[in-house]
Amino acid sequence: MASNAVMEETLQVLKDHKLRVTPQRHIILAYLVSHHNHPTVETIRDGVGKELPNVGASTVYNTLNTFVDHHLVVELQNGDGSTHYDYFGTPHYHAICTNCGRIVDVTYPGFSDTEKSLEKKTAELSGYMISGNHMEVYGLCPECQIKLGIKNNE
Amino acid sequence: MASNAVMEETLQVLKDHKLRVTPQRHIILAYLVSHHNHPTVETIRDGVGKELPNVGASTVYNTLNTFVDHHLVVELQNGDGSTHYDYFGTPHYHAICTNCGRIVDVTYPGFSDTEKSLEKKTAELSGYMISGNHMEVYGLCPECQIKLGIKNNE
DNA sequence: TTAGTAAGTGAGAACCATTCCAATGTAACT
DNA sequence: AGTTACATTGGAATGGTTCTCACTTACTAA
Repeated sequence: MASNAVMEETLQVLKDHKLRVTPQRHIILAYLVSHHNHPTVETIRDGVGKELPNVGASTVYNTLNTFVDHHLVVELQNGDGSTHYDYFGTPHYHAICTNCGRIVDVTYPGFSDTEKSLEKKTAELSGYMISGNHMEVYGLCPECQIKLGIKNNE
Repeated sequence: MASNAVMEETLQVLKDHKLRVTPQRHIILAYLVSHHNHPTVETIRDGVGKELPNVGASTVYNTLNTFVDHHLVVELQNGDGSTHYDYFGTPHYHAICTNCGRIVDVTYPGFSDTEKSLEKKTAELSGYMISGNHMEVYGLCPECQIKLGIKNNE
């Protein structure tokens, strides 16, 4: 269950984006803010099961699509067939394991400059009016490196 | 129909990757090499209809998944529900229109440095053994800017 | 050159994540 | 409180992708 602080914050976020505040939206957003496990729709339904026992799958999909449209949340694919979601409070990108699908958040000082410079270059070269980006890096997570008996040759 | 030069090149690419050379693989790869329209499976089946009139959908999917595994091809989502494919002969990334789904290839001198630096940072921070990345930039393509009557405020 | 064999192909069925639909419920504004 | 536009539900429909399996074929080793 999300803390009161999170509930207050998410309430404000919904209002700031002029989104109608329903219990479903509020609770789902709070779940995303307080969990960084890159959940699927199924994971989210399980996670909010206590507060929203009868939430419809369509509602969760609708809600997430709304959040994505408002850039509150980003969609991620890790190859397991379903979409994963991530609250995007602070700029970061994702490292995705090509073996087990594990997704981890990554950021570093200066990342936001890299991003901005990529967007600027893209605008110049393509004529697009840029609204956002996605960066992902693929590889084997530390656990899978061990599991597969791969030794890092450095 | 792909040129002889393309057919020779793709034959070599398949052999280099130790992939069994079937007509289906050869023709589909040649199609991807000579078309930069980021096709879907459906588009590809139409495109190779003359050479492979009875190619099965499964075959096209299998072939593309094999190419993806071998990093010959990358997968792209533009929000229309189906996967788009792109031959990845030279390093580049994609700008995707959030309105019409149009995908364009983008690159610039120094892009490969940006990529390498992102991968290096990621390896350090996450412990992943990096094998690749995806970068995408979103925005409105020039046509949609006009269509939607948006003026660039610069 | 010719088996032998591991791998690829094709048609259709199956799968399943996501969207659609129509009825019901409810948040927000007057 | 009344109104209205929007959100929620659950079930059905959709459709992209994978699975199955019988058949065919590309490679390899003699």
